[in-house]
Amino acid sequence: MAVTIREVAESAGVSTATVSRALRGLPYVDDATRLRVLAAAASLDYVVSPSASRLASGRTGSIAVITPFIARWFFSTVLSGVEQVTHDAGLDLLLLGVGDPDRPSEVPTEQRLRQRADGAIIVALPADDPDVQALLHANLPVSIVGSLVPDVPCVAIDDAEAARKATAHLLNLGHRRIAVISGSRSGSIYTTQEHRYRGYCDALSAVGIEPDPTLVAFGQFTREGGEQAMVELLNLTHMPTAVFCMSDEMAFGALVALRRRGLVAGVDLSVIGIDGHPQAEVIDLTTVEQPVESMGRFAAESLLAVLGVTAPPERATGLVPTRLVSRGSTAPPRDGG
Amino acid sequence: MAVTIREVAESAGVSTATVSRALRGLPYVDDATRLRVLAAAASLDYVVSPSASRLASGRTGSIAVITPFIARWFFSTVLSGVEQVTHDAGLDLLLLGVGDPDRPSEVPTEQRLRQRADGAIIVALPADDPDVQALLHANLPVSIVGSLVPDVPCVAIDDAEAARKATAHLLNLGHRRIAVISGSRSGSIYTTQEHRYRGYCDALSAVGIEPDPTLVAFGQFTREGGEQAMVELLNLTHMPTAVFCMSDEMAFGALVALRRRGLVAGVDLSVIGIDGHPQAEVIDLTTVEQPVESMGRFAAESLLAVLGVTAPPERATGLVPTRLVSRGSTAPPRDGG
DNA sequence: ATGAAAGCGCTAACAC
DNA sequence: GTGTTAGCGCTTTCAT
Repeated sequence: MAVTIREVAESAGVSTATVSRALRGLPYVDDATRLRVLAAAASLDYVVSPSASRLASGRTGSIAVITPFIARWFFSTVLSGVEQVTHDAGLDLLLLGVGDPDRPSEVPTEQRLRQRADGAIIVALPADDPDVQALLHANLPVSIVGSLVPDVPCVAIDDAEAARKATAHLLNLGHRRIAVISGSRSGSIYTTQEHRYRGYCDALSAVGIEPDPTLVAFGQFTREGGEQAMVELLNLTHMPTAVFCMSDEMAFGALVALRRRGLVAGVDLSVIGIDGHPQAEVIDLTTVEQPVESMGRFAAESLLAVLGVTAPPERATGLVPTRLVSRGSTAPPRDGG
Repeated sequence: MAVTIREVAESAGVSTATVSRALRGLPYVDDATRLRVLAAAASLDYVVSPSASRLASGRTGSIAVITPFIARWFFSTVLSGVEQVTHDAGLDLLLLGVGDPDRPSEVPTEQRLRQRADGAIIVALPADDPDVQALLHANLPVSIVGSLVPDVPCVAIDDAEAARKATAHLLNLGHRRIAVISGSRSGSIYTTQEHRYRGYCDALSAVGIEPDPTLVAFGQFTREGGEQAMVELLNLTHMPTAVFCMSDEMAFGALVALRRRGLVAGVDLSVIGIDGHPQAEVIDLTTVEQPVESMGRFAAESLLAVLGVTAPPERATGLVPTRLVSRGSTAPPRDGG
């Protein structure tokens, strides 16, 4: 089988305890001894058995990422950021999918999670879901991406502000009839869409416009959903001149709907998104960018700090800035609004 | 701390051995006993300690995914497919990034890998890299996505055929001067680009066209790279009328370059990709689709079959079909070529 | 069908 | 500084 610590100990002429100390860089080991141990371990291709180490120490040396989606851009980009940090810290990364996201009760229990990870990063899971709540209140270090929860390390954008920024951009261009494509109609478990809706309303109110409920459509945060939502908006008797989409992916769908209708974004109708998806540049979509990958890194660093593995990240707060990137999909309304 | 098997045993009035058997569904346990054990475990919220179980049994109950990129569409989509399968099988999924992909020697060693997973899925790692070779020859079940390696479970498309299909599509439209945007100039460690280049040449040869080396550009399989490569092609004295891009992401870049130049894809110049990236539909890009998510699922199923966890997947072979999807970015040449 | 007991390979007191 | 020793919580023979 595999080389064990005993063989290294024998080869180096010391006890297993000393090998353990030497290999982990603990103090109270003579430099000469440490060198001998290191050499022996290297020459034997020794690798500690994580199972044994975990069992004995109680620490797993791994952290879990819990997320409802893996393939979507936002999530995989966060994941990538997290992975960079855990990789550098020498920790294992466990990926825990959560089955169907709208029935997120495949969220692992505290017990199950604690058995396999020292901490967890929760990506865009509804903070008010009972199972998620259970995890948050559990005595397990957790870091959250995508929403702000009191007393828990978090990283997120100011959703209301981002939405305000997007809406204000359209208002500044002269639009007055501005629709919004939100997530799901049924007061979703996710708070993101509520905050963004508030920002949208705030921006309108600030210039004396009453939000019009007929101008709200729902796109489930998917491309297909965005497309369908846009179709509904285009079928309105009194069409909007601009559409604020709560995500770039939905905006992409909206652009498809537009094209199918023979309309041109930025000419016939303005479209803006939120995310900073790489494809936004390709398709010339105006959007409010959020620094997704570094949000993943930040979440991981915060978690490692709580675990005492590394120093806390430089940036103190988890509220990260967004940036409006104006492109061809937004322009003044065709005929004065 | 956590509830242990002993407490379950006491609560159920049996030995720990019986609890272990009952919980794992092993034979030779009285039905009544099993029920009692199950009830006791449930009421105590008992969860087996994977570390202990792994240490004692030698099996880790997890599988690793080794990949150079996490955030890119192809990789995260494969990962998503893999996760569905491991999740359903109750296995843990370990995500192992490989640092810088062109210096892929952060590939884990056999020892390290074997200590933490029962098997691995290697996604688009160069099969001829020495470290990858070491893994393949190691006595550890492995499944490969993205290339075909003899005697190893694999899933991939026929790269040459996909490229032939793409190129033939352009030829059929009447194009004769067809450029190609490949990956990297320096005979890359990845074989994908070589196979696709061969397919491209084959298709040309089949209609009596000699491949022209000046019509080959390199885009590193990234959007930015594709954009730059297209710029080079546009600067040619004798411009191509169509461009075959070895990936959709590079094609996206090519489309951006075109737009910046004031040219319209499908009118001034035709562009085709390979992948079936969701954004291809959004941007109206003709492409050769590959079933990426199900490739991930297939790879995972094959691996689990080798591990004896589940039955082998239905589809016998790992060579999956591709499909040409014709969209607006390809059309007959402007003026008869 | 069930139990007793010996590890799996490591870590962490504690002793020296 | 280093060694001894007792577990960590399971699984797995081997008895019974």
